[in-house]
Amino acid sequence: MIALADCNNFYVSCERVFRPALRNRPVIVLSNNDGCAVARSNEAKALGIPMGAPYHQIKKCCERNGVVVLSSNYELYGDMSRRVTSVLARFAPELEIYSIDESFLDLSGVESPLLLSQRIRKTVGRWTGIPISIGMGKTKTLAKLANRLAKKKKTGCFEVRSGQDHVLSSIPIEDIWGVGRRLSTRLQRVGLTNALSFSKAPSSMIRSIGGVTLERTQRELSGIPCLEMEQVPQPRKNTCSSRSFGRPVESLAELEEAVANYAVKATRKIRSEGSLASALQVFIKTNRFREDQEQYANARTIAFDEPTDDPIRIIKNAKHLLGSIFRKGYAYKKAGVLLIDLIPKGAQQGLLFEEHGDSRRKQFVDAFEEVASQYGQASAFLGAQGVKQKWSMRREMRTPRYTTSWNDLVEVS
DNA sequence: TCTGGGGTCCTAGGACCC
DNA sequence: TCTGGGGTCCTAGGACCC
Repeated sequence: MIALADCNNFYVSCERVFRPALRNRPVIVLSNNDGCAVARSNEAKALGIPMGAPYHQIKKCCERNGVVVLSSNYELYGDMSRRVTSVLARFAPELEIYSIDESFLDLSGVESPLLLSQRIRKTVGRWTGIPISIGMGKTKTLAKLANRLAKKKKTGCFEVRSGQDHVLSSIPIEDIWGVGRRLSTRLQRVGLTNALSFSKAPSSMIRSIGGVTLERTQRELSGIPCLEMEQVPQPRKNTCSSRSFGRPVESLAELEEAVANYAVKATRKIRSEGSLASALQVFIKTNRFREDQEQYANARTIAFDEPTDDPIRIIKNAKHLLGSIFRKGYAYKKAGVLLIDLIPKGAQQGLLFEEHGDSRRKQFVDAFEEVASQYGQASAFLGAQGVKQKWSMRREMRTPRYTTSWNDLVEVS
């Protein structure tokens, strides 16, 4: 038996823990750059605000209905996520953290999963303040499906058992985990409109529409496990740091600054995981929504002769790549840096003829990174990262970092 | 004016090899 | 008229996820 524990309206729920006045009110949390609504309270959903709605399109509606609008505060959400997970792990040591707000729990051998899940839910709520729902089934895909139904139950828990055809037939095809917009259209065209008809369809047909991936989803719906629990997180293969700009950027100098910052950020990510990057990609693009402007997007990749985590080297190469794809006369909206084919430090192959990088440079870089990690990003940065950063993103309605910043601690008087 | 960011896996097709 | 067969590797693009 597999259970999926999913936090309800996670980002909104995190904000509500520290501002109880937000309870029972419509609240939304915006994506980076205050771009789209990425989390909505039930009250906001009831107003018809769709997931991912661009804020500028729903602003009026929010004002009319007194919706509380917040910028995203990922430090807070990340920390709350760790708290929730640590409570879950007490009940089910075999746990896979699937995303910031979801974990799969292995409940095989548990006598009464439904009772246990209700206890888990109560404890998480009491200890962290975050409401969760728990769905259970024989496979991950069924647990996921059960979770949708759990959200509608008062108890917040639901188990789907084999042979419950009426349950499957109540799930629209597009709500199945692994069936997105494209596939659901194609499946509907051949008359498969809900989870039941999908699961009963000939597998050859499913395979021709969506390949082996979709066939696996189909088997999972019939209770045949195809997706294993991954308790040990697999090391990342790539990492990306990118942002849309707060305003259009035209000059190469400003793009260079931004790219240098993304390069440093991406490098810190892989250093913290003990990885080295084999290759580097830089991309830039104009605003695809502006039909009145000429569009340009490009990306270029370079392979390192030796895998590296040296920010100076990565910045230098990133700037070079940027220079080779930059075209004058465009208003750029977004840029990013990818570190590709990450390998664990120590597993890399040395160069045949060259000496390893010089040790003074390595000492400098290590010291630099140490200072930045101890005293904050602002305490040590490279000239290339710029000082003013006029291109940086908007985040005008961010709440305090209650649990991760001493300055933002809640005061009780 | 304003439209997120960070991932994964699979497949088809081309380059290249013997 | 007539131009092999069987592999691997890499990349770009498409699909999905939260």
